Amino acid sequence: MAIMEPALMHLDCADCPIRHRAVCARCDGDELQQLEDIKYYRSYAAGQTLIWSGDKMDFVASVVTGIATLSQTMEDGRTQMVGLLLPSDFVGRPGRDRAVYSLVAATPLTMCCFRKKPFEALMARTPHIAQRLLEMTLDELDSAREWMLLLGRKTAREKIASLLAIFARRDAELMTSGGGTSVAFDLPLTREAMADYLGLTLETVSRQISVLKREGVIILEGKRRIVVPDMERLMDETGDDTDGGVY
Amino acid sequence: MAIMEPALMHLDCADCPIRHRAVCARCDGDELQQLEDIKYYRSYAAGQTLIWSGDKMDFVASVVTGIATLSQTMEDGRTQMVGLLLPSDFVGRPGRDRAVYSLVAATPLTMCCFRKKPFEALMARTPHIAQRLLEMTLDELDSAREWMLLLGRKTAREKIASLLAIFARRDAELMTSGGGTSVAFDLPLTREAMADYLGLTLETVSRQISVLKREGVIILEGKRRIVVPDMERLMDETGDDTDGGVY
DNA sequence: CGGGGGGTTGATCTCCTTCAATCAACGTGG
DNA sequence: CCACGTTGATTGAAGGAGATCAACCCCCCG
Repeated sequence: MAIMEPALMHLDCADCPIRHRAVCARCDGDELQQLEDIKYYRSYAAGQTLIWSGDKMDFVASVVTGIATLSQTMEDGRTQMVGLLLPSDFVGRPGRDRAVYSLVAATPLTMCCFRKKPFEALMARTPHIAQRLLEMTLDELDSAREWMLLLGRKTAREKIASLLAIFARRDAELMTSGGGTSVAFDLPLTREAMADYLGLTLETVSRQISVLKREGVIILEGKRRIVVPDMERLMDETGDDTDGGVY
Repeated sequence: MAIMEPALMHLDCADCPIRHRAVCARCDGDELQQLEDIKYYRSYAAGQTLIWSGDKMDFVASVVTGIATLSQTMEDGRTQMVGLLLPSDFVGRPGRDRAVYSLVAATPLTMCCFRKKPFEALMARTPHIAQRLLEMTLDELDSAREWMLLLGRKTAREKIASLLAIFARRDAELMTSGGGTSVAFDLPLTREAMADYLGLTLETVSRQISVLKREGVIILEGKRRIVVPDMERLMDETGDDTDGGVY
């Protein structure tokens, strides 16, 4: 794979697509300026490993565009993805200097990075940042716990449906179809990455996708494009409470 | 089961066993006094459900003594434990008014509670509390992710060994035995609760404990007391990196 | 044209679940 | 004091969901 030289670019925080959802969401003009002063962007090609577990890590960052994965590997090679990082998600842990997980770009990726020391200093005197980070971390914890239910108790079929539902909700392009609302999107992960996320083998992932296709729950256009003709039907397959959430 | 009337008691923060590890760890004398003013203790019997998923929750709390479990249940009854709360762990989420998980006392339990509104107000003007809560939440997130690896990729045998290792480390009474250091403790969970934590059935839990016993990795004294003659041997069975951590 | 990465599908195996019987410890009421 | 029910745990037998091993396809690219 050709290593892509991290691109240098600049973007005003005011024009940033994740301005209102990232760690900086609550910052006022002055605070934003201080972040602006210490930030820098980096871009990576799909498939690139940015950080290996155990690496020294001297920055923290926000995902601006693209998707990254966070995973853990056992000595014998078994790996489990422990986080899927979407735009506005935060990477790294203030107060820790080595990575515990490996970080891989699942798609072309751009991150807004801050060297750790200045960021920590800024955080210490800027409650808005710490507050927002706490909020985001609590949300992450909830997602991790939701994933624990999936990993521990859901069937392969339910796991696949749940993952597709996540992508469908976030990445959705709404289409008008006869009757219900349908949704289409591109899978940002390979079968293997999906398997690592779902605690399955890639063969099982492939098979279950085929089953859902055969039964008409989804339509495949090529290997990566998914059409969900009836979102409610897909939700039924996830095993989750149907009522609770709004969608 | 006899419902235990929550006991009323009082304890000076200065004498509190979790004083230096809970949310209040970083508070100075004045801040501590403000917490002292709004806190109250409650105690519960083993087995009692304190909160049902979906319940209104108008307090947050710290576990003082005992163990509580946090779990999620699907409509058809499959349940997954998503957190094991030990002394000093924090319960509840500031800024949310309904519980997302059910909270059950696994052993006799005492909690130090704060009504949510006053606590939130105090947190807003006391960075020491917010900072500590962020730190604790980040730790929780790491544990959740470690558990994702266990749920997604470990074998039943490794799962049991991992759980026993957790108890052995926290609850350990060191014993001198011929040669290596051995450890003994009481299991605070039923086989069913262990199964819910590990994503297994209770039968599998029982069988794997029997296997580990048969092979001499552990010794059972009654149903609940576990002796680990050789801690390193148990660690080998967890599937985790042997080097990394100190123990 | 050859090679490699990503994906699908088939055959077989195995680990864990499911269903069921049994047991020990304990409390309770006749 | 003992029969009875209950709760937590162990163990066995049978079945199945998903893993493993392997062949093959498609497509892109050098």
